Amino acid sequence: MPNILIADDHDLVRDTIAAYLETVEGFKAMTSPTLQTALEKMEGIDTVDLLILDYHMPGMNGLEGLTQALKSYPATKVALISGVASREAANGAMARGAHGFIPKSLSPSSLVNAIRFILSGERYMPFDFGASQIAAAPSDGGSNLSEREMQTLEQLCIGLSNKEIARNLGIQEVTVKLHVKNLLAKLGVSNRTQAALLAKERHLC
Amino acid sequence: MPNILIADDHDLVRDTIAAYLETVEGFKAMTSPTLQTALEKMEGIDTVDLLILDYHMPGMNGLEGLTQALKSYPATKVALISGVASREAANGAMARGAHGFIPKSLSPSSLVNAIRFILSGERYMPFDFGASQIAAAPSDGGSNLSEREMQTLEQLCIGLSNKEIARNLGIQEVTVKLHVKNLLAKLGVSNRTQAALLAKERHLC
DNA sequence: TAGATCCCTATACCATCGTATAGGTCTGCC
DNA sequence: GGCAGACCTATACGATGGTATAGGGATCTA
Repeated sequence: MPNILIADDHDLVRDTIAAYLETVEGFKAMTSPTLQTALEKMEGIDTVDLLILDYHMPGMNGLEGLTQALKSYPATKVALISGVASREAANGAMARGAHGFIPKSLSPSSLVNAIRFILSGERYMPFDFGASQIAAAPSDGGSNLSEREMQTLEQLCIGLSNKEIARNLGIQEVTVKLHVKNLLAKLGVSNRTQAALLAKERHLC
Repeated sequence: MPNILIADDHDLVRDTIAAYLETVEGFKAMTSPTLQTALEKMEGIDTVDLLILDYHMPGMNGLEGLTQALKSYPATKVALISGVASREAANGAMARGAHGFIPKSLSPSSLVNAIRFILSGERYMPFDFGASQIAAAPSDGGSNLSEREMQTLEQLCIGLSNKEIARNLGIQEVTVKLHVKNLLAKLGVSNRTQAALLAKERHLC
């Protein structure tokens, strides 16, 4: 029975996840409210197979906490969990050696799948982030594109049609057209090809 | 019991995967050797929950087959499976609406996990590709564009419309359309934006 | 409470793009 | 001469793209 330790400062979140895992799947789940207490708790336990760390939690200090956990317990897989996370954050975490990145928007059953994945040696990162909670992008360079416009631009940058973009973002095609029109104006170009070219040039995508 | 249809022209691969899924997991698995036969087979079946398409297979024509499958059966989830796949290929597939991208390097148990993921509504893409097999880009190296097609591509690369290109080259707009159509086919892309992006990437202009 | 901003949708219209079919001219080559 | 290939044009049609107008809802802030 795999040992899972969940560290999250939100009691509700932490304990319900733990309870769910324990009852539904038969995993053994433990909890801690901070990174420090989690690491301390691990000393007294034979093996923790998976450590799940909240991205925003006392002691995490960005991704320092992740690195610390990975270094302290090399045999334990470490995944991050976060409610407000950008793709960049996920990429950064994975690049630093995390075994998984779990958005809190994930359904319980998918969470179980993700955990199974990680425990079996795979590394898990969701393809999309539910589009509901995207952390403020750091960039913006000069042009003040809104979040959705930025996402639209990214898809546009690989030559997708409005229809395809709509499907990927989970919105209607008309809405994509709106975003496209607005971003064309903001970028000062007159069609999508020019927008894609300009975005590539400015490394906006 | 979820219906899974596997389309792959390699008999061994296709049938062993199907057999594995059927026996180990109790899924109902069917097979087809080509995209066309797969689509035909789906007509006679109530619901296929997941369609797994080999990336390189008769009738796929790059990602056209994927698009075709998605369009023909919107209720069916479609995943690609590939033995030689780059991250770009995976990204492209996912961007075009695939519900999953499965490298053949995946372990059988992970494959099952991936399928569970997809069936539960998530989209699955592996984090890493084992770094063993990076596909050669479908580049046709020299890309045998004719003189006029090359000139058209150059104009297209700065985001000009057909009308503007026609004026610059001193020909009719219809003729430009012809050149554009032909160069899209030769470059293996599906619209002018992709052509411009690809041309920039390969320094064709 | 009232703006401001962003996001989503709807309907409609026109422009542009991409495809299909069917011709024509020219050049170079067997 | 016949053939192939590149180039040009024409008509037509469906798909896609971009604009305009007009809403509704959510969030944040003054």
